Amino acid sequence: MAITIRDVAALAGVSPSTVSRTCKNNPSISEETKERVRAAMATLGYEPNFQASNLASQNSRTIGLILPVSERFIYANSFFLEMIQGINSYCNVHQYTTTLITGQTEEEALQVIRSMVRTGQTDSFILLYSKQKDPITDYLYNEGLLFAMIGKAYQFANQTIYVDTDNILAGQEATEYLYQLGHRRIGYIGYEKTLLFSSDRKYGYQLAHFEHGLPLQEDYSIEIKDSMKKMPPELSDLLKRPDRPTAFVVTDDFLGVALERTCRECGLTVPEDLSIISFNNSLFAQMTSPPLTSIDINSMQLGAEAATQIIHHMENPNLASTKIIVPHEIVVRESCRPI
Amino acid sequence: MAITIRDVAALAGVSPSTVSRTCKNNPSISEETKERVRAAMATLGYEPNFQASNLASQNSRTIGLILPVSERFIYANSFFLEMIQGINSYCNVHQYTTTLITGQTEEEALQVIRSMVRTGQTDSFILLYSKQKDPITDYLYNEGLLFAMIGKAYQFANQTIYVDTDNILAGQEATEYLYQLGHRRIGYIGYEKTLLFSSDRKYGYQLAHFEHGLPLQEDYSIEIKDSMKKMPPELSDLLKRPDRPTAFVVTDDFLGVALERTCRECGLTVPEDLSIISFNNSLFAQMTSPPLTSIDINSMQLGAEAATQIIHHMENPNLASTKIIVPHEIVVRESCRPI
DNA sequence: ATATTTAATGCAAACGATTGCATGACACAC
DNA sequence: GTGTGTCATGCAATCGTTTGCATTAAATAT
Repeated sequence: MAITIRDVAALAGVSPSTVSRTCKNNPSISEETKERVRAAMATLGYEPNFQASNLASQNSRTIGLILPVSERFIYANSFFLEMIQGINSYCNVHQYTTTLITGQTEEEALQVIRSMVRTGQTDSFILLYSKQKDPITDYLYNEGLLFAMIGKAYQFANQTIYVDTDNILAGQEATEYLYQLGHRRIGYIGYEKTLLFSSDRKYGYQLAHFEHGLPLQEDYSIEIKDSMKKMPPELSDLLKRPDRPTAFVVTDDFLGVALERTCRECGLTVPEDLSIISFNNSLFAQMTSPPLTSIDINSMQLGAEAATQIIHHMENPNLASTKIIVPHEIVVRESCRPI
Repeated sequence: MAITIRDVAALAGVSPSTVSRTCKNNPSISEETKERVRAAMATLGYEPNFQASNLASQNSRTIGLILPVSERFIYANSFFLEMIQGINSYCNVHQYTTTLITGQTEEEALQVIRSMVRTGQTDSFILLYSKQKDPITDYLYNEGLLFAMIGKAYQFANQTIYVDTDNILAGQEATEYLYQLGHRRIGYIGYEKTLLFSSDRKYGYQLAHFEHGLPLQEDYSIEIKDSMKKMPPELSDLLKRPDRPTAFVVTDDFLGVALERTCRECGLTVPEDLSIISFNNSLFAQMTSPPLTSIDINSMQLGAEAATQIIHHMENPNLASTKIIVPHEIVVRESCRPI
């Protein structure tokens, strides 16, 4: 059996409560006894039992990380693992753990979450995505659970802790970058508008147009639905028109790669015939040919900030809900060219 | 405060121990009282407290999932998330949870693991990779901890639970596929040999050569080191030779995509000038152009089997260590062509 | 009718921490 | 010397289960 608080207490010649208080660095223990206790802990290699400690103090020190259900978003993007890295690196230091919540369906995920809450396994969550009309998000709201969202809150923004990229700005900057290269016919490819990161990027794209007095052609925008297995025919049609866009802002690298491929099928070369700028700066962006100019959203930092916030809120209840914006930066590669 | 076992006991008119035994379906409780207790549990919506239950029964019902530290393997391959999905889907049903262990360095990861073991947070692990000379693996062995490995055990194979693809066979079949298409000069691209999945696939590639009496040209094999950011110059040199391979077996899609790109840079087209077959059947394989013929290794099932084994062993100690082989299958796309 | 077995349940002590309250020692003031 | 206050520590209850053992009631054997 492992070393318990009693063993330490016995060795240090104090009571278990003193040991416990020493761990918590309680000021009512004198510095000298603390030293004695710490020495005892060190020689025995004591670490407090996680379960017992949590039971007694009625918390869980465990954060549930909720992954989106949709296949595309989980698997397409390495940034989930990057965010998790960021989250874990902060949690590791602060003695919190994370537990991953996934499911094949929203129902399954929701059931797991419910059970975790009921059994006291987890009392806070990080939602690794943001999506409108999401039953999981609704559940977290309705139960008044503590959670942080990575992405933009679409309701109760004031009561929600969230960590996000300034996607509107990012979309605007991406478009501006193309504009500065001389492009005037710029298209946009994104996901359905319930995915706020995508609709925000599109909004930024539109803002850039307004700013420069460029006309917005509705048929330059392509929306990819979750169910689509490949690029829709409208895209090929668009690429074959004489007044086709000379550049595209694309909402993630995954779609960027897909666009490159569609170009090839339509006989267009990137970047000679078409410039592409995308988001996330994942390995996709580096590996494809030509490699994509992409906006890096600092996924690890997004994760780390979310963890920071959630832990901060756990340890200081009644704190106001914070909103954090993590900076992004453009990583120039070979998919864009002056017109 | 949540509903406790006492509340249920009170409502059902029995003692807490009876409720506990009912949950465990202990045969010494009569069927009728069980029914009564179950009814009480249902009306109150009772679920046993995770921490208390674990504390009393001295286990953790938590499996630590250890990700490799190397960036390339984590981020390059969607199959980690797929394996995790598979693991979780089994755990969800069996009331186990998983906790993700990552670190920027092996030291960090190891420290987290150590602490989890000491604090009783976790008592079993799934190693999501297999690698020679890995300090984490060594630690698990030396401490005699219960763990399952996804990938091939490189030592103490008899005492290790592992779940793997038959990579030798897969490598052989991939090579055979190219052979049947008429290719005779076949190259191989893989990782350093400490990564057993890669060296096994290479071994299979060699076996296929022996089988057909084909000569093995050592310089047809390229080894990609973890530190390499891009394909090495030897590869371009090889591709420019008149006696260059007409086909390649490539150890994962990530390298497959990289090879496609190198080809393009060398003025070769796939599959006209060069056929490629790779492994993992990740999104990379589908998205690149041309899409890659790839061997699907059923990542989700690998994960699910690992979870099954580990839980089985937790609930039945002293079970012999099992070795599970998950089948693979070739997914034909457009990167191979008869010579 | 009594003794003995069997089945079903409850009691109470763990599990290993945390924490409100009591206690004791000591210092200082009067 | 007594009273009051402060500081440091310990006692013991608690968190919500699990589980060995005792207990009771019923069933069977003699």
